[in-house]
Amino acid sequence: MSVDRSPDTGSSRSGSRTAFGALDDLDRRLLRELERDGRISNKDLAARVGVAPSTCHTRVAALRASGVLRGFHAVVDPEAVGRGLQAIIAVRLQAGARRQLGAFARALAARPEVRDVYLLGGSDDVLVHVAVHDSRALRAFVVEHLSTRHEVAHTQTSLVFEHLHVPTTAG
Amino acid sequence: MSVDRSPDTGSSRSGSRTAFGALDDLDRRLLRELERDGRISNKDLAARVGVAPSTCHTRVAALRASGVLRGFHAVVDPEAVGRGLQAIIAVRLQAGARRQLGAFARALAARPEVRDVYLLGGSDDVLVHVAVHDSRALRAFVVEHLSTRHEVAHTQTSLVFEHLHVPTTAG
DNA sequence: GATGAAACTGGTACTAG
DNA sequence: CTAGTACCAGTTTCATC
Repeated sequence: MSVDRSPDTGSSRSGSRTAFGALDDLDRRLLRELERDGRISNKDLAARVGVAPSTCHTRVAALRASGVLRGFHAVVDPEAVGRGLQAIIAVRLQAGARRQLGAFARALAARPEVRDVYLLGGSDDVLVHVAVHDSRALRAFVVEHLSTRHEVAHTQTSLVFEHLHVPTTAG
Repeated sequence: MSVDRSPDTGSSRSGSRTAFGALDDLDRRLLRELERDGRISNKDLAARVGVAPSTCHTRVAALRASGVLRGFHAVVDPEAVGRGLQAIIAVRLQAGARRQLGAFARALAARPEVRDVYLLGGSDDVLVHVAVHDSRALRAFVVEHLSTRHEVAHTQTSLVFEHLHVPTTAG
């Protein structure tokens, strides 16, 4: 009895698994529902996709174990926790500092103000999405962690008026 | 008995609610744990923050009702659902088209490829974060929904090599 | 692999402090 | 508001197809 989801290429199966390790229709529907509502009960989820609760449970456990389902997170109103001001900071690194890009990005991601770090190919190297209390905190963040660091060649800060996040990828 | 969380300014309370509608320490700890693990059971959550399950349940329900807790979502590996290529597209609108910015952003967010839409103040008006199957799909998206639209003055597409998302705001 | 029943565990509502 | 209790619903396991 293997813990991992074994890539059952040859077994008889009602679904339509297309490739090695790929997902079938049922998996995709489960993921879509869980992206929409991460706290849906196993019973309701099973009813939505039209399988037995036990089947649903097995599938979700397999998706979790295989790493397709990375986790479940609550979404909190930033304003309510004192982070009503959001900004995107485009960062260009010194040419020689690009080798440390990964460490630089991870250090940023560890900061409580940081919500997203995008490592880019293009004119800018990094995009940092932050949520802070006010403009004073924003300035403090940029100065302390970006513009005064020797790896950083240039920064450009843009205020975020609105952020629309779409939690569904398995469309 | 009011359904909404009534702003109990004067009542005796062991916690330290600071302002009208603000959150106390317990609320913040609950939010932090739920951001970390959105599927933690009420029992375990109560044990983590050190209150009775019934208390924990009441608090979380209140946070939900008040809109502080916006929702719960599963996070899916983009690669597994055939969206292994990510990009950020910076969009500048025509000067006269900025009045339709909201509608433009919502239309983008409705697309299955789109994960985030940031409305910015600065040289660019919108930042679109997309996850697509391959470079062909990326080009198709940019052409169909951005560069050929009359509201759009300019676009600049950058590939995302890595995206670090930090699901915790209530630090 | 999917299913249905059976044991178990946790969620929800009520009551008291 | 917090905590304890009792009831009920959902989860999880297992034998079966």
